[in-house]
Amino acid sequence: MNEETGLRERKKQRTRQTLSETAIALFLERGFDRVSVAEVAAAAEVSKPTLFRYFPAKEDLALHRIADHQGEAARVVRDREPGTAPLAALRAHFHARLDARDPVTGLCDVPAVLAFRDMLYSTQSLQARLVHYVAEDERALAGALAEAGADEVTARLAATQIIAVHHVLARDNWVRLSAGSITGAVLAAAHADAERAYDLLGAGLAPQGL
Amino acid sequence: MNEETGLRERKKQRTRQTLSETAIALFLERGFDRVSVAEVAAAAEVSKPTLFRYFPAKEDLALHRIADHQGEAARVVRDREPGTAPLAALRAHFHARLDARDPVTGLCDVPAVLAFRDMLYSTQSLQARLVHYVAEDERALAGALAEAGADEVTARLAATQIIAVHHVLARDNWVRLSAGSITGAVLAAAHADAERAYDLLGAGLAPQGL
DNA sequence: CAGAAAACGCAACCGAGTAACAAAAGATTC
DNA sequence: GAATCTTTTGTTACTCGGTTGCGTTTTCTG
Repeated sequence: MNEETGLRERKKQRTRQTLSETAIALFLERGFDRVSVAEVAAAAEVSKPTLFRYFPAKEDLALHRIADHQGEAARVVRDREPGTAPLAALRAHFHARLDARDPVTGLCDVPAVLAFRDMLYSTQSLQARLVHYVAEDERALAGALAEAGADEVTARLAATQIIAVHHVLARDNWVRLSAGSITGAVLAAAHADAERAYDLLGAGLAPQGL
Repeated sequence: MNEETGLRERKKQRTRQTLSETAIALFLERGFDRVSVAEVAAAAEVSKPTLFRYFPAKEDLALHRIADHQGEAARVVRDREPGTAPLAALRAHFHARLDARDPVTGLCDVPAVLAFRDMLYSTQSLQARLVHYVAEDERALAGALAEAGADEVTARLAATQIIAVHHVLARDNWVRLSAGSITGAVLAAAHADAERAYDLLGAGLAPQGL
């Protein structure tokens, strides 16, 4: 049960990191589909089977970063101040991440992050693989909402809606940034959309005439 | 602009159908991953390149049926009775499809349909490919909602929520059927969940204490 | 230091998907 | 109805993602 194991574990961590970093560098440089795993393996100085011992699929070389943020929504709900509604906590958190230009909100104009986003949205196989990560996120959030008192069906429905909405917001923000850097207007629009989205989630579609 | 073209077109239709049918039969019999496209091509008596001229990917051999239902939600919204809210039309339509045991609702215990559903949910690559079809569905619905008077952002957010909810409902119904055939209780539960889901969509998460 | 266990490289392999080119079959024109 | 043009097809061969088997190296354990 020791966390700090020896040399072997450190080497594995390093190999993993090297692999992912060189892969992403190559992907951003030439495009995901125009880089073969053999090239990545060669550039990272490991064999092809070894690469696949670290990452189950080519897509995971690029996506495993996303996994770091997995379960974030669930965590926000679980760690909210007592007396706060889950949705209120999520709303506040999203606005805060927006102000922090967190990449998960799509509102981050650091060139490398932006390029990564471009790749993500323009590569079919990455989109496809992303589904797996999203599903995990939904399940975690549904669990947290159930703990918060919602019955099971409601929790699953709500979790799905919330996660889906987050992705729409992130994508819209990315579209905004594709046309230029972050300005006051962009930031304001992002916040406004988030407000609208959370109003929709909280009060439903009916008040909108839908 | 003539719809009824000659022999060539008919042959193409037939080849396409044969291909898809023999493929699905093999998939249901032995599992999607344990059938190679070469086998499908051989069974349908065409060459492998020809197979791929008809279906861009192996997954589409199984999924192109789903494509027939594509844009259904958008259609329901567009064809609704004047004076009806989009959400009300969708709710009524979903209940109707439930009563009709439409496969899209997940509530269909015809063995072949059930087996197809099993395959769909247990095969990663099919799930991944499905994303593409779902995205198209969302865009279509968003368009219809925008026509119905919603502003663009709201339309996209609402469309995403609605489509996502449909999938949760369908999956839950499939889970119910995996444990047995359709009974009165199952049907009632399916309707109840649909009610709950549309209440959530219409009135939001706040009234649920979320 | 010896031996177990883990990680690695190599080579060969499978299956999905594509390219090139030639052969066949349907459509078209006279 | 033959000649021709166009579309579709089969064959072969290839690329690339991913896996397997096996022998070798490296690290951990005592």
